[in-house]
Amino acid sequence: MRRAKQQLTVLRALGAADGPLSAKELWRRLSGTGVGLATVYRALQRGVEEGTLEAVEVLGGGVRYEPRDREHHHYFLCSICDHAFDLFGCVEGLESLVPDGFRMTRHEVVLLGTCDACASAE
Amino acid sequence: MRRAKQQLTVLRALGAADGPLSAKELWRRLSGTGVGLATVYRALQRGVEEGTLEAVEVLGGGVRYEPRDREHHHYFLCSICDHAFDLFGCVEGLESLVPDGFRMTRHEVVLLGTCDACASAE
DNA sequence: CGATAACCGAGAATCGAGTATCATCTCTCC
DNA sequence: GGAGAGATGATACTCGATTCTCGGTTATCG
Repeated sequence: MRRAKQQLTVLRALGAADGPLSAKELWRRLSGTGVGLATVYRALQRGVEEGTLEAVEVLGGGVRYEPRDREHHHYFLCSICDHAFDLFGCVEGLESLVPDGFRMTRHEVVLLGTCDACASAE
Repeated sequence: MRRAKQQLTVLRALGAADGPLSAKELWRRLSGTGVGLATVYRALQRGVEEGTLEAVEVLGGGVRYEPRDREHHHYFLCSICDHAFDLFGCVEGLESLVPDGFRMTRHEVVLLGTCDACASAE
């Protein structure tokens, strides 16, 4: 029943976040719980294998993870705290950018700037 | 006069590309010229310092470089050959995605799919 | 309780990208 | 031609991210 207790802690923390988190970022949020970094990686890896998590790449280097059950969205990356926030909504007119002969299957939009907290902390 | 001959070779190859190239990608294109990977990195680093090159991050991991003199554009990343192509043109309506209190200073759009060459090679 | 399997945390090992070093080379200038 | 500065390629090295390993712990089930 209570197998993988620590892994559940990890997944719960990820589910509560307002955007995708990197392994390190997630681990930092769990400091105090005694969860090891290896366990964070294990939980993420398993989540991806089981299909409940998705590994996403936002700019800013590195892979971040988030629950797979969210609808189509994009990200806002704060250049100060380096946190990625989910943005719901999308844009139009992407097809017109695709050159002849190319086949677009997916798109990513990333807005960069300063998040609320960092902007008011300045 | 002919100082940095190899570095010029590197920069010329980069200028002739149809999109930003990573150091490795650029180096591969120069195989046969005897240019070493270190020289490629040196040329890129110097180009960035001098302001003629720009280091850009597209998805697909890693930094790519391209001449700074190109106007605002985005990229198409082929998931087969992993090459990034420049796309000219942009999109509207990004401001509406920005949450209250956030300040957007920049945006990136990446289209993903299959490029012309890879699509017809299938 | 007792055996077994899954988990755990810590630290070692690995991997790739990028950088530093070093022994030549090659211009430039005299 | 000769000296010195800058350039070059190979390679060793560094650094951060991720995975592996191991000894010890914990849950499950009979």
